[in-house]
Amino acid sequence: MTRIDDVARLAGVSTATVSRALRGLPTVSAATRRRVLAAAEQLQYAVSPSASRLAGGKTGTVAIVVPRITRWFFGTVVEAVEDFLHRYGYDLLLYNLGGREQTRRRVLRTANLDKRVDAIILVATPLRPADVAALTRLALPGVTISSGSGVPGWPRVRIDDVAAGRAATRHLLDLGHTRIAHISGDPDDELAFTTHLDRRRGYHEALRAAGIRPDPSLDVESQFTIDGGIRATTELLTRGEPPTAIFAACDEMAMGAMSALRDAGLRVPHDVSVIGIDDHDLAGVLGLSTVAQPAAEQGLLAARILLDPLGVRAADPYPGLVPYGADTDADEGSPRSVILPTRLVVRESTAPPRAN
Amino acid sequence: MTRIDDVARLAGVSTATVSRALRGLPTVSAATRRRVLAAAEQLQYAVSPSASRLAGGKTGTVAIVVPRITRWFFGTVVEAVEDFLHRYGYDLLLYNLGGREQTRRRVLRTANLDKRVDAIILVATPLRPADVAALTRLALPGVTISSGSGVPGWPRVRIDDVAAGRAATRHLLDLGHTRIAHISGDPDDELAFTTHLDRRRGYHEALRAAGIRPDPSLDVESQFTIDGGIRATTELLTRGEPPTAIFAACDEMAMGAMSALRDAGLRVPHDVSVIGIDDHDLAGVLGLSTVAQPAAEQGLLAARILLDPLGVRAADPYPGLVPYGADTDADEGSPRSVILPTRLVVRESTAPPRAN
DNA sequence: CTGAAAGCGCTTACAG
DNA sequence: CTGAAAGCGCTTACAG
Repeated sequence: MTRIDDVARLAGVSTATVSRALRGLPTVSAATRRRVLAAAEQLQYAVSPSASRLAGGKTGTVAIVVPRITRWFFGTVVEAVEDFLHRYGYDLLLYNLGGREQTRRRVLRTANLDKRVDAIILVATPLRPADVAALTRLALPGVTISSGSGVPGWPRVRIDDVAAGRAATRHLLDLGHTRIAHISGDPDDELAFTTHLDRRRGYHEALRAAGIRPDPSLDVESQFTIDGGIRATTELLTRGEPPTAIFAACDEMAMGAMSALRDAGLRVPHDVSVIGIDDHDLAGVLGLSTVAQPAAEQGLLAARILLDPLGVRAADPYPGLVPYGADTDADEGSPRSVILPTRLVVRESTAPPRAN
Repeated sequence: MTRIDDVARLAGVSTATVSRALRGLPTVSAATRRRVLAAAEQLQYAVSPSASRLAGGKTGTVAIVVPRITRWFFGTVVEAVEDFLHRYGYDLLLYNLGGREQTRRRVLRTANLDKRVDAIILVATPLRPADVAALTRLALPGVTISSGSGVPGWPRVRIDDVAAGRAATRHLLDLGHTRIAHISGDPDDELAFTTHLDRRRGYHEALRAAGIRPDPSLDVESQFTIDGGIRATTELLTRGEPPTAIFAACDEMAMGAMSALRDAGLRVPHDVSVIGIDDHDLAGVLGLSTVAQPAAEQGLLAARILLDPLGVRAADPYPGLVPYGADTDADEGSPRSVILPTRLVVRESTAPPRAN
């Protein structure tokens, strides 16, 4: 294994100079830099991250924690973050909670992240007070994406879930529906986090604004997954007269609902309209109406916000990559928290209720 | 920041003993171990990975390289690998190529991985000779999943893509179809790798075995994505009389095909049958017939195979997690290469051709 | 602009 | 079973 002193010897300089030249520090003459780079190239030299980190006090690594990488939203966020961070030379450590409380605790609470990363991105991760305390104790920069309770001092990137729930419900109301069901996360579902509470609130608000009292029998709790949508819808259909429309808290649940409705012999949207939230990759294929949220943009924005306290040089070498017009969420008291806009996308799964 | 000598002082032992006790080495008395653990607990001590790695010569980190984490197969593989490796205390460094040749080269060829990880998992990553040479030079253990060209000495985990293509095509033939189209990856599509070549070969073999000469006008190249499926199918429909069935090289393409057919006013399976390969999460919802491949199992198996050369203690503390009965691919000359079985799953998207 | 030297926080022979 | 000491391969003041 070639080390820094091999390069130093070949280039005829000290290891300190090699270190400086290789990292592009300005205090190296052009001629010296050239010689060092040539020597490093010739020897196929790669700096040892461990040694560099120990000496330099930085890990060059960011941790990202997601509930389930296989869900559309989280996969899309991770992809965007990975792309951005690698451009700036950061490594991405992936933690996939997989709905296991034990894993969540191990990742957040133990000394796991300590000394291992320079910063943390938490995506829709439930945080108990003890977790927040542990994260605060780490004293690292961090960002949360679509997380309910934040970490003091950490910016937050998210959408307005209440508004999204309202928009979805209002779309159904505008079509003339009055028996509108809602399927969403249950309290035990770690993946749902608090997102489902906000979306449900939007549902209730929209109904009440239309003079409709929410009917508990039309409100079913389940998991934020395809299967969760299937189960919730099946349950809904056993409760008596079916609703004329279903608002699912995420597209995956909406897809499950479409599947369950079809299996029950009901047509979408002829018998029942369905709308979700997300704008999943496959929403178009399924003709699913939805309230679109910008997933990749949330990841990109979070990554960019994170790089700032890490003292990353270039301000934004990829202008245009990050969406403009993001509102600063001043209420939070956090630096540069951001709420990104959502957008109603009407496809074939919603229509006026059948006249009967 | 508390360091190892803080713990040593509090426990009244040397740092060497703290190091041994914390890592569970057997050469520490029970009483001493207890005192060390208590001291570490009390001080909230976390070992510095950088220092530990530099001194110990191991990074405790595995790199996984995937074309696109957002595609079903890759997301599922990463989730399984992450779970398995974290159980054994390894960190997972994620590299998402995103179809960028430049990124692929940066990750594989430069000194990127050198000294940074203990082992590498390559998922469906195209390897040019220079890449193979670079990987070989690293002299690290590795595994490839569903990759065409392997790395000498690295085990391979995959399915038999030719057989999968054959099975899908034969299913359509068995239903009575003779005008069977195929949509698959094109040579420029990094994501498709060589997988599409094998699946196409299976298609050709099955046709020929049935006495049908492959019709080039029914064979369309596109991307391994939903959009790719849409484009390929649209192209197919412009070429004259539509086929009575389409075999798509992956479920995402098949879903795109279903969407394009619907947009063209054709019904599935009444007018055109569609089958894919994968058994995507949403295949059930869409009623898509497919040749199922075990994605999580390929990830798990690859992770387990990888841990062996890393000298991980426990053989398999999670028996049953990894599928048995995997055939050893002796031809390869690689240690413990494995081919996992696929399975035809018939749903509603395939039916006999319409009588006309 | 460059170098000598200390130091980052561990682990590992080696000795006992 | 335990400790003293060297060493892992860099980076960073400090001095010039």
